[in-house]
Amino acid sequence: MDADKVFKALADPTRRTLLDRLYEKNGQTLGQLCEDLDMARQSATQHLGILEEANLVSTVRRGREKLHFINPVPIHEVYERWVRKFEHRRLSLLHDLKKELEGE
Amino acid sequence: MDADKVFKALADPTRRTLLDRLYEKNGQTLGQLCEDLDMARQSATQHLGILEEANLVSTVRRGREKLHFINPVPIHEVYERWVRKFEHRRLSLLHDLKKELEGE
DNA sequence: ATAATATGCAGGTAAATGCCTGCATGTCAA
DNA sequence: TTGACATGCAGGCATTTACCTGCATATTAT
Repeated sequence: MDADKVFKALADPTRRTLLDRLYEKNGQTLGQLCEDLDMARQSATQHLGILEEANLVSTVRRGREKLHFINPVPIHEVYERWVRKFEHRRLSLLHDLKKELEGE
Repeated sequence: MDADKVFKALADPTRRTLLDRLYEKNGQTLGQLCEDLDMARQSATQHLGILEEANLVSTVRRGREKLHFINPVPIHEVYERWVRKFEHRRLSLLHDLKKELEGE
């Protein structure tokens, strides 16, 4: 997993919207995903390219259409490496913080 | 939570390193965190500023030193909003993908 | 075959990012 | 009080990002 690519891909509201839309309906075409996006198709294409580069989305060509599918693997890996670890010590980290903010 | 700020903050290797270091030893000063970072102190300060803006790190001034503490809340919120959702449908999403890659 | 449809590719621009240097301020210790 | 130490602030520069327009290619339907 390339954490840089994954986090960078997630660090844009348009791309998160695209993921949410695919979550609602997996396998949409580029055209479908562009609707109501309020930007040129070419811009959305670039966003989808970044999601693909990060492996968050995989595509399949069907005729003249390009279908987009969520790949849940990188998000799972982010969870394993970056989230679970902090969740595990979450309460003790909160305790550190609270104690210090109260002034020692 | 400002998902944009949180993901952007996480989308840089230096900042992830800083978080890892704080995870190892919470409450370090700016000076301690800069050691072995291979960049000017001012650059590291900017990175820490971004982590603070995203609320991933909180700071307390003690004399001439500035102590840094991990704030686990935003990561927890990212988990709730962006990870758990996809984890929940993880296997069915993987199934969609596999089926399509195999060609229908 | 031809027109309509779906996507790809090339380049251009304004703004954001990540790094730097130089200097200012504030705090502690001798 | 004075020098050393820890951090803050301002500006400059190269690269990346996110958007655009214009044109090219490939597929389907008539």
